[in-house]
Amino acid sequence: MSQAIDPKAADVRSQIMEAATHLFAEKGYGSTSVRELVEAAGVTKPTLYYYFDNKEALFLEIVHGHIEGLEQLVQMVVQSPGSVQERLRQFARLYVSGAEENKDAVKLLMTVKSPEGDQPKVDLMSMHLAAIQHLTVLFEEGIASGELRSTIDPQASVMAFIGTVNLLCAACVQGMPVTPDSPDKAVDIIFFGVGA
Amino acid sequence: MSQAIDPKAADVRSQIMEAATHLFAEKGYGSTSVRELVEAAGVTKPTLYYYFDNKEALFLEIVHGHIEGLEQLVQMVVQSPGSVQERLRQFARLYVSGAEENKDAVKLLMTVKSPEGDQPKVDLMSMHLAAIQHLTVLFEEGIASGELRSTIDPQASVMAFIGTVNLLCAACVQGMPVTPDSPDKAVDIIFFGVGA
Amino acid sequence: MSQAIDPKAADVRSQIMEAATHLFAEKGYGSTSVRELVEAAGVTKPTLYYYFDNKEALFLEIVHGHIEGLEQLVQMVVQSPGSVQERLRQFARLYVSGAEENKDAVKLLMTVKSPEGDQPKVDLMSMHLAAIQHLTVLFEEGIASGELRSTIDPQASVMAFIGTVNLLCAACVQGMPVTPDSPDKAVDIIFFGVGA
Amino acid sequence: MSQAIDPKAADVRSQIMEAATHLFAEKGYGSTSVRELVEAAGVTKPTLYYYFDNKEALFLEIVHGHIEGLEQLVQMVVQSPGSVQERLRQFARLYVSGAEENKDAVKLLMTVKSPEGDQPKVDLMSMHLAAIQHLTVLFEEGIASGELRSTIDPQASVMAFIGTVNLLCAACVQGMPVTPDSPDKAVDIIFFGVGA
DNA sequence: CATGAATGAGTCTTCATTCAT
DNA sequence: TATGAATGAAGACTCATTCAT
Repeated sequence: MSQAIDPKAADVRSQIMEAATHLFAEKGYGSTSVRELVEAAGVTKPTLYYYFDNKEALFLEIVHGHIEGLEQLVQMVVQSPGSVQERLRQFARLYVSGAEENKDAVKLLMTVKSPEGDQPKVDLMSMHLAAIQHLTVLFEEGIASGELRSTIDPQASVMAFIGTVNLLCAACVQGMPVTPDSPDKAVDIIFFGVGA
Repeated sequence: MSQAIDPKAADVRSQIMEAATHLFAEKGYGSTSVRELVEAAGVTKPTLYYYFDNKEALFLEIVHGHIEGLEQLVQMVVQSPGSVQERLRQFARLYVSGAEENKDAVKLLMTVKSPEGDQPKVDLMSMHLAAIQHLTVLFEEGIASGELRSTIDPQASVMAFIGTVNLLCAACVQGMPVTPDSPDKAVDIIFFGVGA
Repeated sequence: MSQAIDPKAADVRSQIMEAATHLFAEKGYGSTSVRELVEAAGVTKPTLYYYFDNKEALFLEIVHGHIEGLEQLVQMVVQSPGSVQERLRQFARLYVSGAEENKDAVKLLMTVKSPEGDQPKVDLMSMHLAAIQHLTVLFEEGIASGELRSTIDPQASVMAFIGTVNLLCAACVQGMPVTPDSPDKAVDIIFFGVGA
Repeated sequence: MSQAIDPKAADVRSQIMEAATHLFAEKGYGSTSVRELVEAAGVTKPTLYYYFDNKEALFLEIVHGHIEGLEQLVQMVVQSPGSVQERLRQFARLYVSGAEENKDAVKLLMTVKSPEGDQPKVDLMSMHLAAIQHLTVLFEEGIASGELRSTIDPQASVMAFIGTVNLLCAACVQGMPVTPDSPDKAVDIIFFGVGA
């Protein structure tokens, strides 16, 4: 009928993915049944299986999408100009605000951290390692430029930084109050320490 | 007839709990079947149901046990003497070493953070809040005594501290190398910052 | 492709209901397992659950069907023309012959009378009350028209009539010999009494 | 310790039987679990199995006790002096009042009428037949003495009588109002008919 | 592109019963 | 006499997946 791409078909796919993102985030992979998925998406089971090989493929496609987004965020920050402090500050802000806007994605990735048996083994660790490596480079740059103390362990510093903003995101997602300056406070602490 | 306590009979419960701890940690609550649990524990299904009301009660008993252990650790550290720095250092060491010795427990509590639908809603957040409050007191003490900067936000500091050691534990549990001085490095960063 | 309705596919539901009627009648609700039901119907368990919400819904659908049939019988008789005696006679005949032709249904309704805990509480009593009320009207008509003694209690008469034909059905269903004139004899007794 | 029969032991037995009577009546044989029985009786499972061979034996002992009571009632009435009408009247009164006082027993026997698969096949039919035969004799006596019409079928008359009082009992047990003169009304109808 | 219908294997839980003590 | 602990078998129900259409 039309030479244009059928907008309906594309919609069905994203419809399914949206519903699945929400459900996987809320209930976890193993505890979300295909029946629930199709009911939430308003389609039938064979339709889901038409667009996705199986439950696992659907899950992985969603997760990988979000992981890529995160990787891009990391790379963008690392490659952007400015002092290390400014870049970390920007990263923390974007990271936390992104989490606030997209709580489902955060929850989803949190469930992935603790794989549950049948849940497809998402290689989240490798992503983490990649992110850590990228940020490590950033910290090493900072040390070389004298912006950071030369006595710190870059890797340990990265872990502290990531751990801090991660917990911030987790808290935010789980309903605890997170004020807009929370990311800045976090970076301040990592940067200047709490000691007198 | 014998005066010695029969270790076999009395320990069926613990056998089950041990096996369950491991399986729940490895596969998550929803993806661990009762069949697997009883096979791992070397008992039959009715035996498990003799000792525990149901799968959920077994899970909760295990989780609550570990949570109590953590709460005690927090309180012990808060109430122990010494400078804030020393106490945080001790906490970080005990926390990480405890995680290393008991990886199952850490994994288990990590799965609890992201409840999966049917998984019993452990009120882990309230425990977190309690821990945060206790440690906040510690930081406030430090500010009052002049050991910590007066410009820091106690709560944000606590979050940074917990987030950092948490990620350390997570890394350790997931097989990443954690050297014995990692907790100290983490505390150093939180205390003195990474800035020059 | 064919214009004839495919009797096989459309009748899986009825197949299940038939088998279930027989089994429920023979063994009662609580003692008929879903496994038995599906084996008798020649389907698999999920197929049964595809057509019925659960065992209880299947049971209720069957029972309510038969109850409706009975209600229709009562109403038909009440509203048909003729003397009270003729109408009761017709009712007794139809009631007993219906029981003979459909012993399963009778047995089924008999099990419903004495609900067994988990058995869904069929509101058979309300149906009984409805039937009693309808027939009571019939008796009151008879009294008004002078066909029945004015000294009788209509409700007690209805109970005697129903009790009598009920026992006739029960006997018939349980294998005791019921001759074709049994309903007539029953009506005669109710009508003319046994006294000299 | 004592030459007398241990009153405690006898009590435990009757305790179990009482609880069982109530539960079997309320929920039916197949739907009453041994766990429920022992909990209601306040004993442990092995204790129950000490006094009764198994669930079925317990059930049968209870049922047979009540059946014997009924048989005695029938025989007593048949063998007592007086007119047939008086004896039937007495039977109906005792039958209904007995049912009112002991609703559990009635419910229990009603569940037996419709055996449910695993439920022990109580030979209730033979009891019914026995009762019918006994009462048939009574009716035949009445015919011979001229108290009853010679044109009636004794067996059909018995069925009408039993059916009527049975339904009265059923109604009473299920909460419908039964006035004290209901048995008399029933007998009147059977005796004098409803016809003008 | 979409569906109604079907499935084998699995889920958690409870059953009546019986040991050793 | 009485029991805490244990069991094999079965209970109702749901899973992810796939036909034929």
